[in-house]
Amino acid sequence: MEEKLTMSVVPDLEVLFELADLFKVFGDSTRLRVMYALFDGELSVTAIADSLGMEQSTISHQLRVLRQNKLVRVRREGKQIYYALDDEHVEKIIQMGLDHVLE
Amino acid sequence: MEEKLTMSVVPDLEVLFELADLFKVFGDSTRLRVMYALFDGELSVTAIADSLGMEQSTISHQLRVLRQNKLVRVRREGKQIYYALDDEHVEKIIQMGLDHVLE
DNA sequence: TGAATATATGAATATGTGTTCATTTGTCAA
DNA sequence: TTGACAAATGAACACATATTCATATATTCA
Repeated sequence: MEEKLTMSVVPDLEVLFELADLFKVFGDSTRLRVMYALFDGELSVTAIADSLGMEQSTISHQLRVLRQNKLVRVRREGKQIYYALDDEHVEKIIQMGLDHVLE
Repeated sequence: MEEKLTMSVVPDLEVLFELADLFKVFGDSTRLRVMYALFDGELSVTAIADSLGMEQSTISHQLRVLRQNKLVRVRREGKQIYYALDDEHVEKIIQMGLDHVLE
């Protein structure tokens, strides 16, 4: 019942802005592809770029967005930097969206 | 277990574009506010605009986006047009996002 | 130290998008 | 039919953003 309560109460405008910002992160196909790539485990930047057939710079820019929104975590190993999903909600949010799209 | 399967399979690029488009809809605070306003039931365009303190035109433009993405349904009654949420997933998607934002 | 590799970053550009203003369309009642 | 009200629409503008290119930073190894 607690959950119902948090739903019906309209959050502060500030929280709504944060919420919109979060969904903006999911609202880009490149970032979605990156997140999907990370479903199976951590990957280096080059590995992600290669698997998507996109430029390293493009991926790096988008990884920064994911980082800033605390959706991925980073780990350095030698020259490479490995990214991994860092939020239990990511898959759930994407799945909810898919449920709608595939209705 | 079926659900796990749909998660791990990367959707077609086309589906990913649709998915990104869906999240774009949630990525705007005005549209989020409109959806929140409709949590309690259907409202006319003017009622929504008044409750948010925004212009009728602005709300009308955003309602069109929600309509195009099949997130609201429409019903005419005299001069007024009533909008209501038309998807079971809307509240779930927003709740998942909130869980992350409020962590 | 210097070369090679991996990643990040900044500037520039093109494209997308939210709001406003003015206008149109649709409905009802006199 | 005319006037009043509700909603939708289109053009214009300002602003945000994704990608590319060039370059900087960081790390390893010879």
